[in-house]
Amino acid sequence: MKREKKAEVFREFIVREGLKSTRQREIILDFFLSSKRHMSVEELYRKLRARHPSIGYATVCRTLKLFAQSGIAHEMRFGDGQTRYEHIAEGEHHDHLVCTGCGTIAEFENKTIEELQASVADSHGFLIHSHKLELYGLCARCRK
Amino acid sequence: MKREKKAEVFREFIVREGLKSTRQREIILDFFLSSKRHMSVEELYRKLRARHPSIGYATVCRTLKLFAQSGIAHEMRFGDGQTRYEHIAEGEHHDHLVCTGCGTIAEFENKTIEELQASVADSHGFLIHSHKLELYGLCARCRK
DNA sequence: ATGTATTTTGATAATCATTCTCAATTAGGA
DNA sequence: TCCTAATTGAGAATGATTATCAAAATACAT
Ligand SMILES: [Mn+2]
Ligand SMILES: [Mn+2]
Ligand SMILES: [Zn+2]
Ligand SMILES: [Zn+2]
Repeated sequence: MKREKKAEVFREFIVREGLKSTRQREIILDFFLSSKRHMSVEELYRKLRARHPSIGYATVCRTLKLFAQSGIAHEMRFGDGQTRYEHIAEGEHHDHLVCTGCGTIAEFENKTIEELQASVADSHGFLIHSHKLELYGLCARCRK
Repeated sequence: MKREKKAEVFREFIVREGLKSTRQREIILDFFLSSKRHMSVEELYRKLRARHPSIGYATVCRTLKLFAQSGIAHEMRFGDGQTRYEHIAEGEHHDHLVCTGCGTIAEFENKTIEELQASVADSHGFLIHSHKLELYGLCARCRK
């Protein structure tokens, strides 16, 4: 039921912000929530176009940005020039292992690292708003 | 003397790779090694242009990339659309605190975080080649 | 249900940092 | 010095994203 929850959060955001519910936004929301994680804009656009050829690229870009603003998605860049999005629930967080061989992206959580980050920030008088931790290298399959 | 050491490492790289030592490369090297850290290509280009108006932007881009290849520099992107470079000595490493208020970039090292990253990678059978850890937020000055 | 003001859409143009192209220049070994 | 390959600078190209804008759709009041 996580999926319908995210859809609901987005719909509430639309109302709260005085935006409008449109056929395109609902379609993109549906595709996005059922897509694999870390999809690029281009990938999602191609997937959509197969069933909804009339939806424009700009609308996909704009809508994904709205997803991020509403809190149901994270925007990320892994250095390949593509902007990627993943849907995520409130409070969830994880970091990424990015395989430079095959492009596979694995996820991990490490509470201790997060705590150490916080203590580093404290010692600098710095107030953390967000962070990015990415490990680049070869996945188990690619290293052989 | 760290500076002359880096210059020497780059010159050896040039020879080893069969490249040529040029007036432009020496000038850019000199400016780069004496510039503040985390300079964007644009910033370095403007600094250079004041004294050497004939050096082209493309040459600056190409030369900074060579610095990174030779190991005397790191290329980095903090999400503002600019590619930045910092000169760094062999074996050195640090991560960054990026102030979203004033753009200030602070540096830190944390051996424990690095070790935990390695153990995360191990547990995934992943071979780390590089990593990126950036903390975004407000610096001590901007948070007041 | 109908009208109306406002938002949204899709096609296309614009953006913008970076990279590419290529003729002219330069470096450096023979 | 000569020769060849590398380098340079100017401008074009790139490519993902964003802006523009007329047409379409939505939300709400009548
Ligand atoms: Mn993820
Ligand atoms: Mn640094
Ligand atoms: Zn892989
Ligand atoms: Zn600041």
